[in-house]
Amino acid sequence: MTRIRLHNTKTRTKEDFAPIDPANVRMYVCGPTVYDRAHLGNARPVIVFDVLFRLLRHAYGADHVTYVRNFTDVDDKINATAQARKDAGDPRTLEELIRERTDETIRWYHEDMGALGNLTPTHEPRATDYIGQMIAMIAGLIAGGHAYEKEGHVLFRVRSCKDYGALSGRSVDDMIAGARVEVAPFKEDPMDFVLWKPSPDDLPGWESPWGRGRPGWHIECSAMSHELLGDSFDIHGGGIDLQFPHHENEIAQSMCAHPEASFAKVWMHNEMLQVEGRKMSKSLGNFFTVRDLLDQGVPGEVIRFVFLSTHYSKPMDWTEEKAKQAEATLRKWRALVAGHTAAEVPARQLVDYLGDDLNTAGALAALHEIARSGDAGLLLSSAGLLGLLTPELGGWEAVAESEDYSDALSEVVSRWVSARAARDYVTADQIKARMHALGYEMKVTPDGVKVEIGHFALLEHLPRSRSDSAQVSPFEEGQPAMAAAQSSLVPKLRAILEVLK
RNA sequence: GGCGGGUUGGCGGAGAGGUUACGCAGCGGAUUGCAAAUCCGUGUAGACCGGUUCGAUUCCGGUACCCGCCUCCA
Repeated sequence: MTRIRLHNTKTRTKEDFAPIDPANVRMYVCGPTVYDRAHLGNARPVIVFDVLFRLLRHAYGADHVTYVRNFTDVDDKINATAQARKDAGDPRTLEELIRERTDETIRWYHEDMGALGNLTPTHEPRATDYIGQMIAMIAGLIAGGHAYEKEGHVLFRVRSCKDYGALSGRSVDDMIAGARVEVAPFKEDPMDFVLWKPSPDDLPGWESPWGRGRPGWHIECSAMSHELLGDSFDIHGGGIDLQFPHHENEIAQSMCAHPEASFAKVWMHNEMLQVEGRKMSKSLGNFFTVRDLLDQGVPGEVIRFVFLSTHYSKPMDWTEEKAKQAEATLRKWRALVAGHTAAEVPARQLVDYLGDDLNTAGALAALHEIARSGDAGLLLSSAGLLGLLTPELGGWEAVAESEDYSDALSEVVSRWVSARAARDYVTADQIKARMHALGYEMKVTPDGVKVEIGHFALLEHLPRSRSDSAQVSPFEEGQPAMAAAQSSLVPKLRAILEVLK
């Protein structure tokens, strides 16, 4: 049996993981609000919990793990986008436009997360499909004295939950002292939070015992996890920024609604993402989406590798340097496993690393050692547990070769070959150095001369926009960005030939 | 103000109270016209100050600095 230990935010200790029901291990992870493309930070919990999902499937069997990740499709920003389309003259109803916006965002999310090698969860519930369950849960909370109705709002009575604040290590009194809470006249206590609020006629709303309205943010996860996973389940995950108030409120709602149950046993939180040492934000100008990166030609597998190289409980810094190293490593590994089939099982050492609170950095070190030993089959089966070296994520590692695209390149190469043949090493080395400066590597192999240029080197030659960000398009053979980068290299190659004359 | 995370060799990044993390880069060697690739070898680093200990980078306390959350932003 695979031993799994996980750090539980609730107890602040690393605990042996023992599922409530080994025949059905259950995990809930907070998913995205579907108003726009997922940014790079959104990918972190997805990758972290995808690895946990894979590990649990390995340990308990693929058919014995249920993974739920929700889509929040009730949100002001979604409404705003839909309203903007309506204002622009779209004749459809607001409801239709909202549905269109959330549908397209979900489709993008699936594309982008799939490109990073993530499995699709067992269930991906949308909040709007569970309004009935939310209303029922809210009604139960009112009946139990844990919530109250005021001016069309239903509020959760924080004081009715004696453990409120236990997850995040806060007390209600301390938080009120901090006085950063919204003061609303209809609240009994400043910390009370909204379960249901009225909705104006021109915005989405649902009929309820408290009038037409919509649910508060937190109740959806309580209602959907209960519906799909039951009163008590094994793991609840999400970003550390959700620890308070979202998860604290989820616990309060669920525990008060189902006091006989234990809700989530283990709480796991991933730390946040940074970019080049700084918080990713629009104001700093370092904000980008997963799609931006993919379109610039950074392979999804490279992105995944970089994420896995830092333990989930630490802030992860995305840097271009890391991406380059990851690309080089993966290129090497992919060359090693090409044509081999995976071994039956992953390496024990790698499973042990993952079982130790998802030590993915340690797991990558194990892969390095397996690679050095030359055991391609074991490397494949082991990397597969991390979602790496899979067929779906492959293909990017193919390198462009001379005859593929440019006469100028072929000419430079033939000059190099003839200089070498003539033992004119001064000229040969000069050509090589100039080519190297452009990002090309020329190599003598048993099969003849090979010319290679990596994605990042090619990226350097992309036409730049005014913001100095690379223009986007997939970096594949025959794709516009590839062609643009290559054609911008041609004059530079001609310049080399010019010098040689 | 409250709560939480971090600080490891040139860079990235783990584990372990005392024995090589690992990767990249660097250096030395093999091979190569030179390279590339590959292979072999090579690095007493642990923010600062105390304490516990035979021994701490690893445990405890404090200081400094960085970061996150407390505002439906993962």
